[in-house]
Amino acid sequence: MARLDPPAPKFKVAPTMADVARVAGVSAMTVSRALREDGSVSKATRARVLEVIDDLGYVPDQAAGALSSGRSGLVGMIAPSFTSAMHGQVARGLNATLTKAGLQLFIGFADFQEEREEQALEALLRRRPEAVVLSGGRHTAKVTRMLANAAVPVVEFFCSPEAPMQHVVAVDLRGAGRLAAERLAARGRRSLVVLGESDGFDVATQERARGACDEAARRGLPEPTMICGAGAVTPIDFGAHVVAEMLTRRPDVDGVICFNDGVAIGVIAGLRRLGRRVPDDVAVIGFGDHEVGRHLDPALTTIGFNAPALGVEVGKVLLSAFEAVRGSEEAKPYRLSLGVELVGRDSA
Amino acid sequence: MARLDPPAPKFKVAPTMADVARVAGVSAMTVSRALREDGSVSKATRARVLEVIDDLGYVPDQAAGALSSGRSGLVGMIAPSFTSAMHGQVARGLNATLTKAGLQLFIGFADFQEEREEQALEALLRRRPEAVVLSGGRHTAKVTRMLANAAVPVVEFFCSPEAPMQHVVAVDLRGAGRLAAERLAARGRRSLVVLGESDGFDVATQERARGACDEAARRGLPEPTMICGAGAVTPIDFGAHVVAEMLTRRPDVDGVICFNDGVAIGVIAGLRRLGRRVPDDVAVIGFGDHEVGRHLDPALTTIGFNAPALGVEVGKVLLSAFEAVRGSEEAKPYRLSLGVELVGRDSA
DNA sequence: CTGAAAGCGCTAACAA
DNA sequence: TTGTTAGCGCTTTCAG
Repeated sequence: MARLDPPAPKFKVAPTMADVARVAGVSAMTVSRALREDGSVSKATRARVLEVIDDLGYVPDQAAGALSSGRSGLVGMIAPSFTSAMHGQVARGLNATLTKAGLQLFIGFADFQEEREEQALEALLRRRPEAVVLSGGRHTAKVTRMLANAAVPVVEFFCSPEAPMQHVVAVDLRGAGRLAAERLAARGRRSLVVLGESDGFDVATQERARGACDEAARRGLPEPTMICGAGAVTPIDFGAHVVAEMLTRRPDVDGVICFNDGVAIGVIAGLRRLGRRVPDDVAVIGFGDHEVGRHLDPALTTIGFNAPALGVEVGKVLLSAFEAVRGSEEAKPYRLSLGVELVGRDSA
Repeated sequence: MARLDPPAPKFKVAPTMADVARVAGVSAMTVSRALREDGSVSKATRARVLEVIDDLGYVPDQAAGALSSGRSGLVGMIAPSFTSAMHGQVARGLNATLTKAGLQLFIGFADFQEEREEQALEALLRRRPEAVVLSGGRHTAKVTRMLANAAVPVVEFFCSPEAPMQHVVAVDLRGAGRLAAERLAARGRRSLVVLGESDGFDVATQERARGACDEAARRGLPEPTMICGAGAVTPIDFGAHVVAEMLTRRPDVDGVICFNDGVAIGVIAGLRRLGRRVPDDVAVIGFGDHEVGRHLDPALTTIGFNAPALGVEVGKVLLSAFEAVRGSEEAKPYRLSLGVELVGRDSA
């Protein structure tokens, strides 16, 4: 006689697709199909299934679905911090695009440290994202290797990568440096400083410094000084504290090109404390066109670019990369550099 | 004769645990154990397995692990936006705590809309988070129901919930309102306005308004006016644009208590444009103690609280809730209200 | 349009 | 200390 061990009545366990199927009097497969709104299920059946789903409060388990289908529905993004306004904007644009395609953005945070970037990436990769998005610039060999092994579309954004992995949606940071120097020169400034923030990830600063140097050279100005600080807590904090060093290394400084608007805010505050007037004694230019800049006194001159649009663009690149894979075409590396514009206000 | 269909040589497919096992000459289970550093595997075996893992570039598939173990390793958080400084801070503190426990934070964004909050939550729940963290305050019935069905620990933070679901780590917003009103009263202000931002989620403003009203009443001041605006793009933007309405509804206003520092920045800029001096004509108080406030001119008076500590606290609540579940104790609802402090600067 | 069988990659539970 | 078996909840594939 067959043993009949009725399964222990599990308490408060989420209903599964099989539960829905049983109650609706169909097979699990039909439930699965009903959820996908293909039209491969009769209207009546589908309606009944959806009703049961609602009754039971059934929520599909996407981990199981992912395991079975090989599609996690996830796109991984590595961001340097939780509080970067720019990355927030980019993520917003990207998320909007992905959501339409039924994909979710899964963000890992690198805390501006290479080691943490590796950890965050590995954690991400364990979730089998269908694509990975991260800042361009410099990456460790391990990061590059992990990404290559993952065999998914990769988009590097913002900084131009030294060695692009696949797709790139950059911002014309060299142009930004040029524009900034141009503005300062036009205002009669001759002794320029370019302020970076960290030194590890700081391809962004180097690009801008190069642009600024080009422009300075073109105009016969002395070579701008680049100052990078590692390990500052926040951009504002860095800006506030780097002022002293800046005045030591370049006592005659009359124009500062900052890593971002946060640094610029800190610098302006620091200069004010030391009795220097902005822009009369020292002109300051930010980067990122954060909305707060418009409301400061003096209002911040900055270099802007469309961060949400960058995110949307990254999303589009991914979607077309998926298309390419599906059609098994060669996915051509996509290269784009987004333009920047000077937002001229009072600080420079 | 048995058919021998050798499996098609899959190209560029991520190695599985079975692959690692085969190469290392052990069973999959041993690989699984080696990965957990329990010590339930001999040193030699473990070393060999780890070496193979490294060689092959093996990354475990956590979706499969989750399916099997019933533990997703995920904690879901609903944030209102990608760019809220406060939520970023909280997430940072929370993430730090969770990471130590081997859990990952998975953030969904609600865009300050109830409908989007429901969608974000459902998307989160499909990933079977082991706990959910979200702002307190008002939630739709659907959100409450989904969370109840999910049968996982839930922590509401920041706002005090109207009807707490489980655990609460709130901030003393009523006290914040009181402190702000007190400061303004001490500076001789009598005609106060409390500025909210949205009206849907705006339990936060109401709490602060109540605190401000209490304090005003206690001092015999006229009742403060509460103004909420829905659908503003950003806090700064809201602040800048609400000034006109504020001056219409309360022409004699001489003290403003703002929803957050962003609103305060906008208000100050808006007032300045209209020729009102801050703080001489109108004093302005923010909330959140964003670091930029210290560097503004006038420096911003604000109400601060320790946002990262809030996140850490939420993390601790979760970890002890997990403990309780494991020991199958009754997890007692945890209730905490974090204190706030006045950061007195020049704007009020 | 619907269903049955098989299996995704991993881990719990038990056995050796 | 290690291996075997079974199965997590879903989707693919094939059959009807």
